[in-house]
Amino acid sequence: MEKKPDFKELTRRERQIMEIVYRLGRAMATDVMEHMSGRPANATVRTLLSVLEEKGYLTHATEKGKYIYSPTVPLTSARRSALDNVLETFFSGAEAAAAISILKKADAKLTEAERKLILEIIEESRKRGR
Amino acid sequence: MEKKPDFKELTRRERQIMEIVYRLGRAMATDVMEHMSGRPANATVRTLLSVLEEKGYLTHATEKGKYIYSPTVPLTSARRSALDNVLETFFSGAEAAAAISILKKADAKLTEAERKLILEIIEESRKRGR
DNA sequence: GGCGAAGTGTTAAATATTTAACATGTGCAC
DNA sequence: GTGCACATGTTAAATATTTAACACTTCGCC
Repeated sequence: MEKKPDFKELTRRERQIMEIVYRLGRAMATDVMEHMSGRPANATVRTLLSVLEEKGYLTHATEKGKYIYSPTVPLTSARRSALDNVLETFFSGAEAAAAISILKKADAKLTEAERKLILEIIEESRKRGR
Repeated sequence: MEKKPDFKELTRRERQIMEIVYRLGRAMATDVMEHMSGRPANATVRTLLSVLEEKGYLTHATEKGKYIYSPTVPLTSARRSALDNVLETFFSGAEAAAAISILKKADAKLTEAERKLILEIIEESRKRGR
């Protein structure tokens, strides 16, 4: 596959579908259809899934005659790109605010290992920073 | 203005423009044009800016005969929505990983106040969490 | 004031996207 | 094997988006 998927080039519906598939991890047309605004028909969604596969964003496995689509860009990579884009677009110079905002929501769910890691980063920041 | 701007409903070019305007804070057609992929003509960009204004996403002030566009959704609100969407789409169950990732990149730029705040959140997490 | 660069206003066509009907296929329960 | 629910395959039209040419205006400099 030569295409380098670029989420900025996705059309409205394509982008909506990509987000749904990432959320679900893998999905059939009916799954995607149920999550879409504007209630497009099943055939509509299938056409769009097919286009996305041609463009290299999705791939499908056939299970019992059914098409199960999944993203071609691995989650770790997609996470990186998506997060970078949001930071660059909305949080330029305020990246820490984004992190803090997330931590405030996630604090009850932090593991000990995560807390330890964050403390290490803070310590490192003290050594280097201001 | 009755419309509630919903970024998921933006077309490909509209979304690209919105991100550029948020990055720049405020922008004229030529500014936006310079940042766009595919090198659309000035008249193209102006049409799209005008559409976005009609849809309620942008507003413009006239300065010396020039249209300076800015977003209608305040940055704080846009930040919230964008970040939530990325977390929900790509980081479900792994929100802490997003925060950690950001902190790793931003650690040299953390202020003392930010470090203090993060430490407080970690402490709070210890009390409540696992 | 004149001029030119750079801006807006207007219009509509080219192009892309979205839509979905209908024919056909698959798998499973009976 | 049969029937049915639910899936895919195919085709093309409706709709939306993107594109930009050209006329006109604004502003700053000389």
